[in-house]
Amino acid sequence: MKYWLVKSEPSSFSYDDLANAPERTTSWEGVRNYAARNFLRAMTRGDRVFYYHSNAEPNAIVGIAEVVREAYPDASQFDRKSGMHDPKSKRDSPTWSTVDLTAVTAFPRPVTLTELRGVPGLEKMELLRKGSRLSVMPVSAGEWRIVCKLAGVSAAISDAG
DNA sequence: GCCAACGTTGGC
DNA sequence: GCCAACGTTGGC
Repeated sequence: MKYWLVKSEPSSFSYDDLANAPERTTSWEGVRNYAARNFLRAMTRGDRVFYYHSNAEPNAIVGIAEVVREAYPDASQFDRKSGMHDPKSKRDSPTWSTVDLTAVTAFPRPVTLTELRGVPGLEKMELLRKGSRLSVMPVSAGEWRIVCKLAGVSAAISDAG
């Protein structure tokens, strides 16, 4: 199992929105950055994902999601009416991919960005890198464990398949 | 609202 | 291929 982190502005799609979605699941459409897309494509079923609220009050990791469907073409790239339409993308070789994510558990206690800074073991966490703008990024097993502990989530829940 | 850090675009 | 201009992200 691999670990990841996705960002979302709660005003756009919050963790609660995911938890309240049909089957607690949504297609993670709209990623339009090549590095982030490549991470989406590297996800496999069962991978665990931190859900981070950006441009939020407070900015924080607020819960855990799981990859329930591996990368497939993002339909919004072909939708002219969508703000995410990409006229350069070809039907027979789509540029952008999406995965399906399902809500696993909200953190008992969200872990804020401020709090994460300075936690031993998280020095190399991509989320904390100055100027980091990736909306999908890998998380190491060590980082995963540390953040779950801060959040008050047991390993049995955070890693259960 | 400001601005640093990026990624992308397009002129050359 | 270079790089300046531009648009976006996202913390503060």
